[in-house]
Amino acid sequence: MAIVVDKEKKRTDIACACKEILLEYGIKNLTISQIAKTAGIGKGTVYEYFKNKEDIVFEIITTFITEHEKELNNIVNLDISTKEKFFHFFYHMHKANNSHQQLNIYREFLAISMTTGTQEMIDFSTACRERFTNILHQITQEGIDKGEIREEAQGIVSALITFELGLIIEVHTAARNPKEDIETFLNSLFLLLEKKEKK
Amino acid sequence: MAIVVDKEKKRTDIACACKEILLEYGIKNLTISQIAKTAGIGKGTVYEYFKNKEDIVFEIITTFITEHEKELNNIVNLDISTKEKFFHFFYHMHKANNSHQQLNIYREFLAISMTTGTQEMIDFSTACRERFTNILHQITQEGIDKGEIREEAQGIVSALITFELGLIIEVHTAARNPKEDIETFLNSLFLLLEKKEKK
Amino acid sequence: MAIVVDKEKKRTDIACACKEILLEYGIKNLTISQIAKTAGIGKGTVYEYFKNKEDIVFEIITTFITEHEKELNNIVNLDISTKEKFFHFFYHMHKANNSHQQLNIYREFLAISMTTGTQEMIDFSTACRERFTNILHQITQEGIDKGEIREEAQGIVSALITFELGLIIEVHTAARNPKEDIETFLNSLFLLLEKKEKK
Amino acid sequence: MAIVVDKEKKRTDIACACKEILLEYGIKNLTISQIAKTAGIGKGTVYEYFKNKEDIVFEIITTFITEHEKELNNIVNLDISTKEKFFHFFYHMHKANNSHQQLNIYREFLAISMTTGTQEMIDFSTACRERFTNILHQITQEGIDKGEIREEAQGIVSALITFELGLIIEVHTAARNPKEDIETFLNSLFLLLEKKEKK
DNA sequence: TATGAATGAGTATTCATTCAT
DNA sequence: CATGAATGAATACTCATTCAT
Repeated sequence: MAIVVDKEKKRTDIACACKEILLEYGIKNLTISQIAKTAGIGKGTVYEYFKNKEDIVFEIITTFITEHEKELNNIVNLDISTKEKFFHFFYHMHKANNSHQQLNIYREFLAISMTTGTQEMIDFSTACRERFTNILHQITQEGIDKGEIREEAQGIVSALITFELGLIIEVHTAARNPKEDIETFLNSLFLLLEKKEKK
Repeated sequence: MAIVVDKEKKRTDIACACKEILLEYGIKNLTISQIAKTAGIGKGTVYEYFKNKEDIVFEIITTFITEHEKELNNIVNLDISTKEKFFHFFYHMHKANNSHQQLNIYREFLAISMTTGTQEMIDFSTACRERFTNILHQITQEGIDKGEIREEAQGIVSALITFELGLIIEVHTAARNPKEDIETFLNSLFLLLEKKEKK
Repeated sequence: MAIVVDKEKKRTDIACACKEILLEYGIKNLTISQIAKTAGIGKGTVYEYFKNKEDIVFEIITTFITEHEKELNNIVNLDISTKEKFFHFFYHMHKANNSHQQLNIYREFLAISMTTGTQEMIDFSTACRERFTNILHQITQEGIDKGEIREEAQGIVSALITFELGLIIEVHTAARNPKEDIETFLNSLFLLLEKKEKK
Repeated sequence: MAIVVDKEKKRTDIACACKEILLEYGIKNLTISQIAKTAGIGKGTVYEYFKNKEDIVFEIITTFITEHEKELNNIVNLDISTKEKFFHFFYHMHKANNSHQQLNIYREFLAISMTTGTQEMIDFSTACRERFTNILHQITQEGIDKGEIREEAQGIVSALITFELGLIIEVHTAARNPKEDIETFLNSLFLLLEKKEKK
């Protein structure tokens, strides 16, 4: 009988094997030849598991984002104030670990989406955005329920996600300091959001 | 010195002549050949007045942004409420006139900045950002002075500019509706910002 | 021996199953994967019954040509004049039914033969040519025997087959109208061939 | 001032320089790199003078055909019988000199026209066909005028061109012997065409 | 007998920039 | 001052065929 291969597993295997070279070379400078060689397979085999180069990059970026999402989800349940959760939420992407490289890839992905982006890429981004927004909605709702922040906060959650994206861009294009910007913004925002305990 | 002035004028002339084809073709699809032909000069001559293709695109985008800035500046002096000024400020870029095409070019410019951006592009973006931020600061300060909004507003102005940039991206990459997002955001924000009259 | 028969039957079964997709996709755009899927077997299995892709296409084209040959043979026994038989003979391939699609495949087959043709393809074409020539010889001989056309006609039969092939090409490469060309040619030819009844 | 180049001359120069490698490698196996190297120019330069690879091949094939046409035109004025002119006309293409290689290229060109041919190729073939047909029409008309052949000959001239094309194909695809086929055909044909001197 | 996973060669084309005139 | 001819690097993807099971 024929060899049985778990297609889904092999997809993941190939993608995992190529995580590092993607981070090293970036989307545009990563070639199919490199991918094949790194994964220890033939070029043709790559196309047995991925529709095209974009498809591979998607798969890898998805793992990055999924990982990031998981970590953001952990914030929800931390035993800290809502304000601190917000700080964690926005700081997280700009931590000084390897997520820095991942951010570069994501930025490149965005740049491609902005110019030659396909519907598929838009759907992908839309879905990601929604998941992140949901997490922030949770954190916010909890803060409201606990009486830490005002109800109006929910109305600006979506804009905060937009702000986060803008910051990812401006860190690169306008030399912004992300931690500083986040701090200034959140501090001012929480002056408005926090319920003044009447005295 | 006359020669210097002439040189500067010719730069402007060439840039002006190419505004429309830039809007039509976009940065990447606009070739030096087209530029030279449109400006009625030789390809080599282009390089007498501009360092490279990027340099020409800069010159043109600068006129767009300068124009946009002027219009934003007009908002400052309008006889409307601060809240309305904010709405004008953010709506302006998403109006359905030709600024739509200009926005596409700007988006493309951003995408380039995000990947292969030079220090020059960063300086350019940083300067632009500052000018826009200043306008919003003015509007905000006036609102504060008039007692319409709370003082804390100044602390979020920079973040609002970041939000605006993020929105420009997300309109394309996550199919956001800019007017809707702006409205939701500003309405909620002003609930927080507006001074509650007497109590 | 039973196995051999089965093998031959399966060849035919596979070929038959793929007739339509060959007509739909053409030789070059038809893949072994499609063939295997259409025939309901594995890719490797295809090679149990056929030497290579070419071999399958042969098998299918053979059925087309056999069918065409049968229909041409019917012309021989029709109760019409020799001239009319000639018209039928040459018109037949250019009728507006599905033989049009078959002609496209045959044209593609010719194009392959013309460039990367193997000895096998040459033998195949030679044999086909001979069979068609024979039919035309029959029609011609009968015409001679009946006193309708001159004896010299036999000497040009082979050239007529060559003409027919040339026409198949030119319909595509020089935008010829086959019916028109056939009519002009045959009418003139029969002016030369037909025996003038004594006066 | 800028270098002035006779674009048309350079086109011809490049084409001429590549005649031999085209004959050697064939259309499909000839690469732009080879063309550039052979012509002693850069790959990019090739595209300054030719739209694409097809365009170069056209240019070269055109010289072959033009040359062939010239030689056919010489036949018209030879002091030989009409029948002999016909023999020369059809033999010419199958002479044992380098025209054999040229015929291979033409055959490959036809094969391409038959499958992935563009309108441009069709126009090209149509024009060539017309020119050859005209020559044969001249020869024929002269024969008629001289009383050597019957008037009906004009009606089959176009078909003779088609026959010639068919023969070019069959020489390769059905192992025909061109001289033999031409001889058999023309001898029989002239039995029909030649005016019987009244007795 | 049947399968299907793995393979890998091979090529046209664009365009910003330079520099000889 | 102006020109425009010349350049050349760089990369995705297909599919017939094989052979281990």
